[in-house]
Amino acid sequence: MSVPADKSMPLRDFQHSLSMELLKAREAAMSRFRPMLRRHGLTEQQWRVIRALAAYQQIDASELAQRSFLLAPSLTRILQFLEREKLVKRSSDANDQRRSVFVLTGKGRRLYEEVGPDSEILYSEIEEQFGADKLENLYQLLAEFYTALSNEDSD
Amino acid sequence: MSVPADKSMPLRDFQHSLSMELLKAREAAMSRFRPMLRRHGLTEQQWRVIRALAAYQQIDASELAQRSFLLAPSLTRILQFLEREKLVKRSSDANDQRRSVFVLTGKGRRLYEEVGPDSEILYSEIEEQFGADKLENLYQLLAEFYTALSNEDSD
DNA sequence: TGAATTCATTTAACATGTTAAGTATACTGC
DNA sequence: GCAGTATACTTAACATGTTAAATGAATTCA
Repeated sequence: MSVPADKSMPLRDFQHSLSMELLKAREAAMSRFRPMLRRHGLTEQQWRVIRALAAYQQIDASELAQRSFLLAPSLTRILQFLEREKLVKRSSDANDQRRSVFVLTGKGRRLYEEVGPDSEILYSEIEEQFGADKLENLYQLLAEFYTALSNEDSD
Repeated sequence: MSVPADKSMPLRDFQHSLSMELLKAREAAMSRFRPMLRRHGLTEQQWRVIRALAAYQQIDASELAQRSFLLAPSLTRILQFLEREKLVKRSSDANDQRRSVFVLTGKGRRLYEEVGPDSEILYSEIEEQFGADKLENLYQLLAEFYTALSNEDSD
């Protein structure tokens, strides 16, 4: 590749840290949500699953994994936990015995309705501190990044 | 197949995904680096530590944790691994017996010099696919986000 | 000085991330 | 039908994330 254009730049630093900058930004946001979720007895990932379940009456594990962006083994464990806590109920798909279908229980839905508003408040604070316009900008850029990199997996 | 729940919009759209969009973007990048690092016998986090060690002659665990953005317990385990593999050598700070100071061994430095170029290649590909200008833009926005949220922890 | 406190690191316990392998069901082509 | 393959999870094994507590060494200050 080409020689770095500007030697005064601190060691081609962005090369070394794109992944870390994404991590840090995420952590900046999540460090606000985690304590709130913890007070409700949930982890970030469990909450992602509950949100996905709240948005769909019936949803199988594969689609749940996609929507909550979890790998199958993690999702298996999380669903086992949520079942133990009686937040989620499992049944099997009559048309395909390989599939499990999940729904929120009454308890699960009540929890969802409890956590939602708390989450809203924190989101509003972030939006206020960073700026709604910039947040939208970031959101757009992230989506483009994801798309650009996902579409060219082959070479 | 999933059945959407009721049409009422309980939570705002971006609320559903800021944290997940950051995660997805990060995953889009890391899914390229992980196989390469794995071929060298390293995880992403171990590589972060090695990079930080390569940049500083002497560095204690606290600063290493900051620079590699790892929590202390994770760093402890990673350093134990790197010591077992003889990639890193530990000594204790003469002025403060609480602190451990770390350096790359010859083996560690050779590994760093092996992995570095492979990492470069993947970064260049990402830069090419997404666009250097946009990447810079994203990088800047992430830094601002992190700063905006970190500076107002109290109110 | 010495008790109390802070600091650096480690350990513990449990949840999740990651890859590989296993299990059971569905599908496909012959 | 049935062998071969693909699909939908699940389990296993190990690494890391997260919080709390423990350990041992510095620091503070009455």
